Amino acid sequence: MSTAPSTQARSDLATARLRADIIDEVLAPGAALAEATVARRLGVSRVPVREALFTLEREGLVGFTPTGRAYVKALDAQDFNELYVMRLTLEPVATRLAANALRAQPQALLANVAATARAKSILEVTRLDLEFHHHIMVASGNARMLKSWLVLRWELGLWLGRLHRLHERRTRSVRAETVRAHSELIALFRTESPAACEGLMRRHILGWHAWLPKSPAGVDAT
Amino acid sequence: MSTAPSTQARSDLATARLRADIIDEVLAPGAALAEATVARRLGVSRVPVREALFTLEREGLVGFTPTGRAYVKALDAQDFNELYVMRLTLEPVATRLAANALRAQPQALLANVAATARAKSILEVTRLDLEFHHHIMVASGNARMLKSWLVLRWELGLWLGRLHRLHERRTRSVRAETVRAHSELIALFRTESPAACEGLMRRHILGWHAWLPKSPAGVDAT
DNA sequence: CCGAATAGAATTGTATACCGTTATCAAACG
DNA sequence: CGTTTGATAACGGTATACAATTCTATTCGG
Repeated sequence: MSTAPSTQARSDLATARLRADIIDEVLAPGAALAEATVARRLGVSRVPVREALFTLEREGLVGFTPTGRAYVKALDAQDFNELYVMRLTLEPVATRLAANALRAQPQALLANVAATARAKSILEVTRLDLEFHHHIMVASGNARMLKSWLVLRWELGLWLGRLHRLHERRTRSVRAETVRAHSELIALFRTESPAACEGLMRRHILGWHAWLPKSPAGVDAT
Repeated sequence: MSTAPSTQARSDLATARLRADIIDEVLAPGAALAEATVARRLGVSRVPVREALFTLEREGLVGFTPTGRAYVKALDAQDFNELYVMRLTLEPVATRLAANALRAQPQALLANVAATARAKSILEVTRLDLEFHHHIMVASGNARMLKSWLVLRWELGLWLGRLHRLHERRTRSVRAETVRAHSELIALFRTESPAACEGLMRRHILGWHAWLPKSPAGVDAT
């Protein structure tokens, strides 16, 4: 446990490093990801790299050409739109399912909001924001819903990172709004019905419309 | 192209064969899936088998122990419940998104219903039923929604196969009800608003409640 | 000068080999 | 008789090797 036996996870290492490089846009959108090249860069063999590429494809960060060449997927406004349709579809339902559990055990959410209030950078606000929503998906108790969320999570992180970087100057107001909205949700968990929580989550997600490149089609209230 | 190009797909072959064996319950739930054993059985090396196991895990048909041992996942009533919560979450929205496209191009759906009306076995009805819903997810135009659906599809196939096998005797009535409900949806696509289509799909899915092992929690109308 | 054919390089798919870990079973011990 | 322990077999993770395909750039013909 001390010197990292290095067993049990060259594959996860490759996945994590590649994912980080894509999200931070160290690897440009569209860049080719030849297995051998990536393997050399990470100091592992092609096998863990292959596994990482498959995982990242499932997460939407990597694409494959019809002939099996991997590349960094380029995300445009249309992709962002799709992501938000999925958020609006999944998260309100998950919130309803999670409401009772979160009323009983709100500690994780409270700690998250406290940390958000102390966040120093907009990057950290983004990370904690996604973590907050992640907690709710976990608390929904539906393993398949959680799986669907995990597929969206990193793409969303990439996009939110981009958008928020455009608003570095407004760290204080973005942070304040995030804390306010999340606190409001927690308060509602403690006092209201699951259906009300579902509605508030829907409005919370819709509340970020202003940040969208353009207002997405198919994202109207039901 | 005569002597079996054999290229481009030992991996897909392994995935398809394993998936079929699991859905048909040739491989019993809980059975261990040691890579070497499966590889010998399919006449390929461990590499394509590994890939297949990962794919099937994503599809929910295979599970992994914390130490990396693969096994055929056993699905119980709780899993079926989760699947239906996901269907009720995703499909109505997808139906709304697909409504306009399907009004313009209903041919695939019409052909499917015609085929269903001619179906000889309840197994075939099940297959065509899933195909019908698959068409709608494709027509939604949301690649991420389609991806989520694909994750559910085979698990759902396994479950519906099980349930319907219990009702072999009622092939005619099951088929008639399927044809009726799907025809109703198609008719609504042609004449009504996307929101109405969304509502009808929700009721259509809820309509199968009677088949459930037990009425699921969290599946109430919103 | 531009497009098609072609040879060579790069890349993927698959197989095999090796090592460390994990599981299994039986014997020893309480 | 039940529990622990230790040897051994089985297995997964990774590396390397090879075969088949795809890409690329250069040359040849129009």
